[in-house]
Amino acid sequence: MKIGDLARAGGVGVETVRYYQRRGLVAEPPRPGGVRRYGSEDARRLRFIRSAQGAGFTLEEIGELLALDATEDRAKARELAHTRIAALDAKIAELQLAHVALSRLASDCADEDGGPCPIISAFDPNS
Amino acid sequence: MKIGDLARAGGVGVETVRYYQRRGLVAEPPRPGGVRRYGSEDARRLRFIRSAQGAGFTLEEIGELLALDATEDRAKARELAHTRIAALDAKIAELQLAHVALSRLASDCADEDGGPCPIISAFDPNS
DNA sequence: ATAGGTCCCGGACCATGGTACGGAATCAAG
DNA sequence: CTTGATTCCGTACCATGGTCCGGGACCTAT
Repeated sequence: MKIGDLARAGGVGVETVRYYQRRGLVAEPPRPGGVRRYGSEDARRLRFIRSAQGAGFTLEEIGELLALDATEDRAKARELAHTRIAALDAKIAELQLAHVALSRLASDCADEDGGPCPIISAFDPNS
Repeated sequence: MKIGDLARAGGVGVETVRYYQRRGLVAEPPRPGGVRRYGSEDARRLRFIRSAQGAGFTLEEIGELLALDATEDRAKARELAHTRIAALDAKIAELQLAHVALSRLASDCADEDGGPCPIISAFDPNS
């Protein structure tokens, strides 16, 4: 696989792969003849990066995670996982609140009569 | 209220208030004697901005929402709400997946024996 | 053998959402 | 009435996560 193929396989752009390489998130692959050649492990790694980003990890944290993946430091791995699970729970709760607020907005704002929708109030916990 | 009081009331920094003002998210208040004077409506507005950010709205979208709050365009308001509710549902689902992945990582990585934790695999849907 | 598509590289640029800086004016308390 | 906090302003800077640019090299099919 060349860089373009890898990018497609990982669902990112070529420039992004190069960027990750600069950041050290993807190992420099062998370059027979000057051109980088990747294996399917690399595509898996890219997909992991995308998932982890979705989980709210920053690229820096993802770097740690990837480094950790090769070590035996189970305690550290669990710690990162637990920390992020807590953050995830908090974020999910926040989004659910927002969901409630928006649902309320949508229903308070049925197309019946005129007048402005109470957008700000819809988010106001004191109301 | 002066700007510093407002910032405290809204849970942001003074510079942030000024920034929002430049962005047009907060109206320019009267300035008797050259100093901005705010009312409690402004604090409410700041809190709204924070909530809406938590809901995943960008500052630009929040600007639209605030503009909308004063108009009678109920259809548009509902549309924005529904669009964001869908995005919220998608994001919540994503975070829940991540939660599962991380929980799995934490449990696969109990402190029993040595060896690296399967961090990348924990996120891999094919495994 | 020539054109198109990829690849290489470093460095510049972008959007978002702020945060900091510096110097002047003003205000509130001791 | 001085001292310290706060305000004013514009502009510059920051972090994150990319994205694009230009110019040269290379590969492959027509």
